[in-house]
Amino acid sequence: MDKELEDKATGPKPRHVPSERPGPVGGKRDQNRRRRTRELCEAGLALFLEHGTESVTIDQIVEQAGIAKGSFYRYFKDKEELVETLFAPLQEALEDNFNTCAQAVKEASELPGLLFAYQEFAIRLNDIFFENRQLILLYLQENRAPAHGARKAIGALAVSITKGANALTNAAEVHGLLRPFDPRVSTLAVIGALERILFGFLRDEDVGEFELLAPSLISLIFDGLRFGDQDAHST
Amino acid sequence: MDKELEDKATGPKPRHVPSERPGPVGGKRDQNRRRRTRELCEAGLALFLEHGTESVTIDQIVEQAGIAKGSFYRYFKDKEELVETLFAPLQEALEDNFNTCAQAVKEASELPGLLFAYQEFAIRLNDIFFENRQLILLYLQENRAPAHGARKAIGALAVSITKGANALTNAAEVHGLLRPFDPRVSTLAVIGALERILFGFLRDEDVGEFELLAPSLISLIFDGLRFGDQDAHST
Amino acid sequence: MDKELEDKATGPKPRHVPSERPGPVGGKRDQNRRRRTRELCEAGLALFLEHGTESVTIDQIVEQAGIAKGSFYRYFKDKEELVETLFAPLQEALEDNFNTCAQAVKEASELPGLLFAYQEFAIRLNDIFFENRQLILLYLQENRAPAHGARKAIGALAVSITKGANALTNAAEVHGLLRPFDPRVSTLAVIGALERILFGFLRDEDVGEFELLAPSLISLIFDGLRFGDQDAHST
Amino acid sequence: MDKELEDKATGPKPRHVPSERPGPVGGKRDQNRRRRTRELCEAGLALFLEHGTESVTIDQIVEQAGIAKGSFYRYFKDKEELVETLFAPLQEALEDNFNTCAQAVKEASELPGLLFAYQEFAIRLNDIFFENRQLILLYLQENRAPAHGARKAIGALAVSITKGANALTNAAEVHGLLRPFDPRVSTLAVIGALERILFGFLRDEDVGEFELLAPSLISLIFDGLRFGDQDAHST
DNA sequence: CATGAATGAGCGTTCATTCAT
DNA sequence: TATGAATGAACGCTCATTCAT
Repeated sequence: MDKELEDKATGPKPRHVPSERPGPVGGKRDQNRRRRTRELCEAGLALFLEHGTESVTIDQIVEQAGIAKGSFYRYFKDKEELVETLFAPLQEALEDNFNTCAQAVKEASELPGLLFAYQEFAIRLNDIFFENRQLILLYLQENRAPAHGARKAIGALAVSITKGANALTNAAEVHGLLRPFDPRVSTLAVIGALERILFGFLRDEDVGEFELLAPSLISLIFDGLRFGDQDAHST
Repeated sequence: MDKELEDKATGPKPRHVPSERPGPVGGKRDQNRRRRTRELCEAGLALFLEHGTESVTIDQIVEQAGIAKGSFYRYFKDKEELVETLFAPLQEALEDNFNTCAQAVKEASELPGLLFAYQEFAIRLNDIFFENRQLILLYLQENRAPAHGARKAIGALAVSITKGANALTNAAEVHGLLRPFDPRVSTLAVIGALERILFGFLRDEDVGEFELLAPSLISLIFDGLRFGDQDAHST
Repeated sequence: MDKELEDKATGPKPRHVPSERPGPVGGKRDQNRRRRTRELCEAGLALFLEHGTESVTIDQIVEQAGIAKGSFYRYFKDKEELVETLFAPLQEALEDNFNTCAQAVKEASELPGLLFAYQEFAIRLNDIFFENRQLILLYLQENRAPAHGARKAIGALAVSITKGANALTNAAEVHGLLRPFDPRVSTLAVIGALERILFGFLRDEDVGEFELLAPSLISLIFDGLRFGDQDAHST
Repeated sequence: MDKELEDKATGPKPRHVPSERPGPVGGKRDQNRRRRTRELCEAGLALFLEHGTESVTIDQIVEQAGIAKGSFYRYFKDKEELVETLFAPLQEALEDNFNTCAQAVKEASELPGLLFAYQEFAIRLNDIFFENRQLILLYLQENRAPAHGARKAIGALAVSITKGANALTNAAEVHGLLRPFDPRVSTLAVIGALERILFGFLRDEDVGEFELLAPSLISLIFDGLRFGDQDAHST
């Protein structure tokens, strides 16, 4: 997990701290600042996963991070901002991926181009997944709960994902790739199935060998959704 | 919702309260007891849905129920027990349905018998769904979060459902109904897709007309999972 | 001080507590409630006098009152409401007195009637002063400080007093009782002198014998300080 | 206000800082030191006036002054010392004026000399008032509150003023200038009236034209409010 | 020496739970 | 038995002060 957060923590800076800092970038102070931020993010993420965002207290976070209570508030206005900071890079990466794919799909005129676009999307999604396992687990744990307080950022991510997936489904529909189902329903079905399987995997439920997960899932989706006879598809 | 809870609340009695009460069953005191329990359950459910189980306080519940705070503890040991009481009848109904179906599947030797068993299962499931919409929404909101504290009963229900579904899938597999996927994966996929669509429906997301939901979903599942050519089935 | 607060504490009830209480008025619960409120008021007043309203913490108040911290909030929303509750009866008494006097002055057509009205006012003021010494001392200590937070009620009282005094001065002027000075200035001068002397008295500064205070002050106001032929005056 | 503080801030130096500083007096370092001290004093005074001394935090002061938090403690041990530094020059000026006047009164044997001494006193007082309006307003806001913590210096000034005024009144009494009132009472009356009017003026209450304030006040003090034949006096 | 990051005691407030009435 | 008052631990957050850079 250490590695998972290393970059993210330096991403969106808390806005209430003066942007002008003493000491050069990369200097001792800058290093300390980054380390503290990362430690708080790590501590927070671990605790959120174990107890749920709502239940975790600032006291627990700072204890886990090994810093003083007051220091938390130098880095984050409150728990909500910490969660925002945690999810911001993931949200951005996912939105990027959705946008890129939607663009490619829009521009593709032939089936091979379309499939290539989806394949690229899947590959990138796979990368994002592996780079953000803990975060995605947290998302899966909480994304349906009321998006109040500290869960605001999670709700935003859920909305973002639903939108992106709908855009993709619509694009696929335009190209006549789908069987005549309501695309809103098939989108939800795919998202639901995918999320549940990822959740099982991340929670160490027994889901078989991981290498088989992706092809199984893709086959399930395609053979369920794809229009026409179903022998031809190849992952 | 009123009706939804009427029976449930009288189901499993809190265990820390002497089961022997003064007054005859159905008498004035018994009636009062049932009414208050139901009011607390209703109030709790509504608040849990809006704010999440963790965030809701006993104060909020008793205020919503129009009951004194101290009285809460006469009926429930704590919030956890209230949630338990809420979910117990649903859990029982689902387990019943799973068991009945599994039994029927095990005893079925021919395809028609199998399909009949599944159909019965689906019909009963549909009933349960409509009789417990609020409760199921709460379940969907929270079932992946850490099952500590007040969420223990929700976690238990999740485990119960996964087990039941796995049993069913396994039974189907034994009968050679499924394409050669890891049944653990296809179970999760089906559960995930189903839950996500129900969630969307209960949350008033735009999922198209309800009448089309069930056939769409079944077709999606079957055409995705069912071995063989896919023209023959029609619900 | 005990007596000073006995009535006041039962005056304006905190508004956030349900007005319907169990138990009869005057019953044990009602007694307890009154006692607690009085204890908190006493403790608050004593501490405010010693340390200033802003500096006193809820912890100090509840410790002095000998009750649990959480109990404070059953009686008062915050420190500000406690101060409001403390000053409400005094404010009302003063406004009553001002209004009564202004009315009498307006209706008086002859000098004797006027003087009688002022005399009545002074007598009642004297009573109010003795019944509220601690409270008045607190008012004198803080009435010029910024009226934020807990001091809001004190600022309101100051405004109320200034208005009342101005009304009286204006009435006197209409009757041609005053030398041709700006009545706004003479009002302030009288208020300032009076307040400072009362403050000195309440703070146990050496201001001579109390019995001489009132006549001295009245003579000072009416005749001025200058030595000269002013034998005609009689209080 | 800028000018008002320019000199004062360089007055009494904080004692915990080595009085020997590197660099020559008036050199670059000395200049910086003086500038920062002045900026902190200005910021503090403005904030104290708006929020009250007790409520203002070091954070607010350094932010307003545009200085780092740590730097505050190089110039002042704490808020109390800042207030001391603010009031020291005013206190000194007032004491000087009182002493000078008392001395002159003591040495005067004739009425004209006495009146001249008082006149000199009044003129100097007027100057001090205009040179220290903000500071005097702060004094008037807080001088009756408990003189703990940051308010110690204000309390000291109040004591100093009372003493000086009493000395003056006593001197006047010795010369037989006053009507036979307790001089302690008349002193308080005069101080109270004066302070209240100045306070009204500085707070922009409606006190009429400023030019009329001083003569009105003097006349009020000397002649009282009573309507009558008191034409003989003229300041 | 200036800076602002770190510290932790302490504040106002909430809340689950107990208990007198 | 129903009530809501009492309790005090715990929470989120602030702030004076110290200290590394």
